[in-house]
Amino acid sequence: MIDLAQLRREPDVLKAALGRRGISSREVDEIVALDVEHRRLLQESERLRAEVKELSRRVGAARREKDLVTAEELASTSRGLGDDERQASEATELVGSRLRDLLLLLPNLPDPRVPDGADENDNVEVRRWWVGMDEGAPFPTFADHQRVAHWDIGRDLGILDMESGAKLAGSMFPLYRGAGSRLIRALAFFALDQHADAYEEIRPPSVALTDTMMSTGHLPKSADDMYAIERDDLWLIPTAEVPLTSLHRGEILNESALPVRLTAFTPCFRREAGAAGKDTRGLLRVHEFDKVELFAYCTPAQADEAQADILRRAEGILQALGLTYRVLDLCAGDLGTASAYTIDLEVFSPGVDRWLEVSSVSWFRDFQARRANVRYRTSDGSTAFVHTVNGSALAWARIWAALVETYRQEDGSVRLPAVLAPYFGGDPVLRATPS
RNA sequence: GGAGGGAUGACAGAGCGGCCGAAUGUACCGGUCUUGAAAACCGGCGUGGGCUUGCCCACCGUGGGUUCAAAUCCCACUCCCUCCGCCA
Repeated sequence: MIDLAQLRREPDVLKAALGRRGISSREVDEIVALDVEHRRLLQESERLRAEVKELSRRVGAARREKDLVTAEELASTSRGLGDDERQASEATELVGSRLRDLLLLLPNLPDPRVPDGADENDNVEVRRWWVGMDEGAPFPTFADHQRVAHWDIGRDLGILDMESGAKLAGSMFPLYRGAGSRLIRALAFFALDQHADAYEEIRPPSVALTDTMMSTGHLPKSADDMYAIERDDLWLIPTAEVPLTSLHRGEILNESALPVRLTAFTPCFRREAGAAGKDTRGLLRVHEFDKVELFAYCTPAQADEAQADILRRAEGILQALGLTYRVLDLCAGDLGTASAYTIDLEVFSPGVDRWLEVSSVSWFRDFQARRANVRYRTSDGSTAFVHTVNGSALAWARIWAALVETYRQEDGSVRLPAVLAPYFGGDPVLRATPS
């Protein structure tokens, strides 16, 4: 949620910033007008309320002095005022809730660093990385044996069974088996071990209340992208960002405790409602995938470094796995609702010949903290909203795809990078099992 | 799923219709004293919102209701604790 005080103070700055994301200035004007009206009504109802309270005090005083006639007169006056007050506060609440609704739908202000642009085609590629790049090796060319799609590799080796997944839960729910399943586990354990030095490991619930979903900005705007369990008012989490952002909801943290860094390995559920039929083969786009998330609550001054640390760690995993990837600076039009500045990581998957998004590292300024009401006490004793940053490190389904394609050998087996060996209890080689 | 008990400020814990935003203790911050610390003493100490910056309003788990007036009475819900049942 953006700051209403800032909206009053400098509406033109907000219009310009939101305009970059395609929000018309009319929408902002409507909110400003509602705010003015809301405060006018608030003053009126509070004035009436104060009067009722004052009269009630005098009723009490009169009755103590056994002046029952005066007491009844005052009570009668107050009764009338009470009706007015009720009406006034109902009107205030009506305008107030309309104002809140609009405010909740308004996206965050893009940071000045964010490049202009309308959609993903305008994202700016910052750099690429590949094995040997630092020693001057050219961008890799991939051999024919690497140019096989992961769904074919998965079928041939018996490690990915999309048909069974579909049988159990419908299409786009993958089922990994054998070494394929172990690979997901290995990746998650490897990453968690990498982050254990600075991030507290959390295993949150995989479902969240509506309030919890509100805090990150996923609701009310993106309800159609989420799985809902209506009878229990629960939602399947689309990312661990949701529970982690709400972990300290409604709390005031000590400045000395910041940054609070958290990591979590959870399943992520996405309906992908608008994506029917588009890039949906194999693991390109799935309804459920596992992900290790990095997250931090921090002060505004710590935010840049907190975001940089997450990006560094996400890249570190990609480099340790020897995967080719690129770094994108998301343009204003492609920014997530809550984000002020986002860097995406895309891994190159040679078998499908595509860049696949595997991480999104975002700084939310105080947008989420305002919704979740997470503050910190500064050294001078005042309170301020924390900043939140998060990023995946990483989303494993697409990493799984890029790994088996990149490391497919001429004989059809997959020889995974040595860093995973400890998690495989030996040579991380995936071979077809004779059936 | 059934029965009972509870939810008040950072914590403990009073209040159970009328200057109660809330006693008291602890913690915390400032001061006096002290070579320094401790102790003692004095003072301060919740969060948001509105506007004429001094005042007003809201908040005692959440949402409704009763009343001139609700932390206090009534109803519903949520969470926690104890016991029983069921159970990975």
